Amino acid sequence: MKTEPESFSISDLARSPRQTTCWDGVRNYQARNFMRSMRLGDRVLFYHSNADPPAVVGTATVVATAYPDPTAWRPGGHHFDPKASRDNPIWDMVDIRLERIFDEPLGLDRLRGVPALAKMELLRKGSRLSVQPVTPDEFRTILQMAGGPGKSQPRVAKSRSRTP
DNA sequence: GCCAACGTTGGC
DNA sequence: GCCAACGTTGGC
Repeated sequence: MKTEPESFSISDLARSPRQTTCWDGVRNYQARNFMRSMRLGDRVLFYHSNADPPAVVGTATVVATAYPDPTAWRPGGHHFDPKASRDNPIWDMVDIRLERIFDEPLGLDRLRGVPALAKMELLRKGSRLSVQPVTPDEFRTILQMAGGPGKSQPRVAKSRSRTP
């Protein structure tokens, strides 16, 4: 999911109540449909566009599936769409909660050098979709590049605690 | 249904 | 600020 940090950054998400936000303002049918396909617990790459540098800066998880975006029928609002109404919302949003802020943002230039990400939608020339799919392999690759928590889970069986 | 004009996105 | 790559609009 893309956002311009000047309008809403991952720091803003970190400061939000319960580190959760609704993803309002999406006004593109393809992006909307991708949000509609999201399920609870789906993980999200959080991307800063129009930033210096443009970068994947962390991850989030879906905590509410798609529901109507009320900013669409709020006259005068920045995201107003005259075709939308309560009865015909047209536009949806999901809620996401912050999972992690990467120690180092993963800039586009770095991502472009990674063979495993060669087909990633984000890196396609002219890719403008603000909500776009990421394959499990791509997601894992990004997490590995980000290092830190989750980088290498110890491959050891969990020991069952015997006392509550 | 075509397509030109226009608006937006977003890297550079 | 430039401009490529879109998506949308509306006349025909």
